[in-house]
Amino acid sequence: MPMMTRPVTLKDVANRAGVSTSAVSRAFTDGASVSEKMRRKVEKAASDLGYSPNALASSLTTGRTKLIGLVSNNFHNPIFLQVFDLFTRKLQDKGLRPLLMNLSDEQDALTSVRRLKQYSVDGVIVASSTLPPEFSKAFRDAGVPVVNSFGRFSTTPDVHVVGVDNSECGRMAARELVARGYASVGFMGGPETATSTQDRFRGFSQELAKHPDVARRHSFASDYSFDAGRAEMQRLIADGPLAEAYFCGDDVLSIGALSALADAGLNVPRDIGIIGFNDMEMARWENINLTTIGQPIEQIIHSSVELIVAMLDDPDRYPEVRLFPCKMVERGTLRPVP
Amino acid sequence: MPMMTRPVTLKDVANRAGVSTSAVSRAFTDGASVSEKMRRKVEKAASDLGYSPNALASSLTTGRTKLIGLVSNNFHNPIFLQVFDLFTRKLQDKGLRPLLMNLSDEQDALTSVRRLKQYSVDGVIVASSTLPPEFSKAFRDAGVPVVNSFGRFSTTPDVHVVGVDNSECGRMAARELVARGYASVGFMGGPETATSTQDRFRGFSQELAKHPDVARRHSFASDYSFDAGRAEMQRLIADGPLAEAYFCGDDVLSIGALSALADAGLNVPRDIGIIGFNDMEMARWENINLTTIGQPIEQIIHSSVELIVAMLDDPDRYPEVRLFPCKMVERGTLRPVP
DNA sequence: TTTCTTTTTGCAACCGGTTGCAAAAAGAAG
DNA sequence: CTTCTTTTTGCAACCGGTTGCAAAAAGAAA
Repeated sequence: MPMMTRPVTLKDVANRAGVSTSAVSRAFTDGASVSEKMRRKVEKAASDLGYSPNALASSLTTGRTKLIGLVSNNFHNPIFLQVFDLFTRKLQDKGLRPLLMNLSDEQDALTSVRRLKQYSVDGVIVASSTLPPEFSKAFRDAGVPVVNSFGRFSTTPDVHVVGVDNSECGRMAARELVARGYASVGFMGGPETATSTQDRFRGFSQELAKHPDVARRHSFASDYSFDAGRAEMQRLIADGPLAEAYFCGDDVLSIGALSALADAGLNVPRDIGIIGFNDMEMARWENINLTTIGQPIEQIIHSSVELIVAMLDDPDRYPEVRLFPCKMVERGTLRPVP
Repeated sequence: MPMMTRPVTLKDVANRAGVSTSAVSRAFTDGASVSEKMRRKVEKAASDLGYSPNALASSLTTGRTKLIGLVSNNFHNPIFLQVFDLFTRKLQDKGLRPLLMNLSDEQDALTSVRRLKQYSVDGVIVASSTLPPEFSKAFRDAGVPVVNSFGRFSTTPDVHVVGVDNSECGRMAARELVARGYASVGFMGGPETATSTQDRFRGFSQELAKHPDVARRHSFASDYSFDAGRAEMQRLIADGPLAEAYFCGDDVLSIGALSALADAGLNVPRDIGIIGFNDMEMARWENINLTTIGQPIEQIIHSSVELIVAMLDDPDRYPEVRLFPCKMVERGTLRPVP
């Protein structure tokens, strides 16, 4: 029966096959110098014993753990479930294993770095649009390959960044609203401290600067959540004349705003327009049907994994920024182009 | 600057402090026999050099990696984002690190077991309500402590199970509908193959057996998704007379059903009642306001982590089932109790 | 100060693998 | 059958730590 039995080691296999431990080791390393006969003999013994090599022990000499730190603080945004799904699958496909690290209530970068270093991860993927760049930099300074996914675009990147150009997304939203002839538009961002919010706001404003006839205003919700979106829109409704259309920080925020508008008896898109961000699954639910801007999540993740794999071979690879274009997803919460 | 510099080892610290490696090792192990003077000396040298012990190397001799496999195939259900959040936090609090494993497209249990064994995880948490029990059993048979969270309740468990009694949840739903005087009720489950669906259906039917005057019917959606819920409800609407109220497989399914009902011009709760399952965040959004049955997720996870920690000390601990009661969350999609 | 205890320290072997190097085996050429 | 070349194998050291054991140091008792 299953009795706690000591795991089978390399040595056990060597004994049973009557060969040296090096032979066994080589039989399990592809590209090593082993005769076909030897390999068969070893494989036989190994499968008889149910041996599988200890990845951690071998990491000691090879210096490779195949462990990748997957670091995030986004455990509330529904798209991150998909993000984790894709990361884990793609890493698994490459023979890598994600060591998950939740930074939600982490204060300083250094303790996180220390924790991950203890496990000698081969690389780190920082998947977050809100973590300050210091975190990524701290990992890099510790000599660990880093890719910052969904991170902030910079012209002088310290680490690899894969994501979207948030300010271009802001411009895209502004262009769309202008094209539809809204005479006044609003930016209802997520928390003002999030870099993604800042960037989108910048782009949004830049684009509007080209259209001085369009009135503009902006405000920030306390959080990327339904409640925050709803509360913020309720405040806007109470405080005075609304803009004709709003670009909201993300889809959940938009949905909160939509619910406040519905309560106030305002019809979308007849009375007011809303455009969201992220194109999360809910956005296409028939009773929501939100016009929004989507990020190419799958490409971003695919590219991030590719990049981290490349860095394993060349840790000093020059930092690179990979940006993917967002795309408008037109549904039913903006009025038609005139 | 950050030049790939060889990581600092125990030996480096020993040299700098002018002591043996054992002394250094002991200084970092609490409970070990070291004088206060020695500890200070070592700590000084260590912090000068920026040393932190290599957890993987020490695992070789101690037999403890502090790695916990977190295995799941639920990467689409929004509540699992919260599940991952809580698991990672609570494991981190205990000094354990989750090694994430995505079983979404995994065929057989044995390859998964092998993969995790390669990393010598100290234990495995299988977090899934849909994975067949063979997976958990396979881990146990491999001699790895296992806790199956959100798993199926059994009177003769092979492994530790922490979750809810799904058949009791089914009974709870049925009782609630009967109490509200619905003359005909329906069960609109998730995929028929999911054990959680089967159990809830069984409980639902059991309870209704006590009320022969109440008409019943049942059907299964293809998936736990908005689209599947919407499609299934559309089919029910088209096919003939509806029941007066439905217990849906989960909240997302319920929301899909609600959208189909709205499209058909049916008012909830006036014309028809809906009760969901899971009490996910969306359920309390004002524009949804779904009456539902909630699982005590936090308790389940807390208890699971507690249990896996206990098993680290006593791997042969006798398998145990820990069930937590679900609770009704009354909102606006059922008519009031007469 | 000497003797006996108790605490602290270092030595050396070990955990489960990998790998450079040299010896052994196999194959090719003469 | 030699001799030379190439491939395959084993030895032994090493990766970064831990730990049983005995020797050394410190403290207590006399």
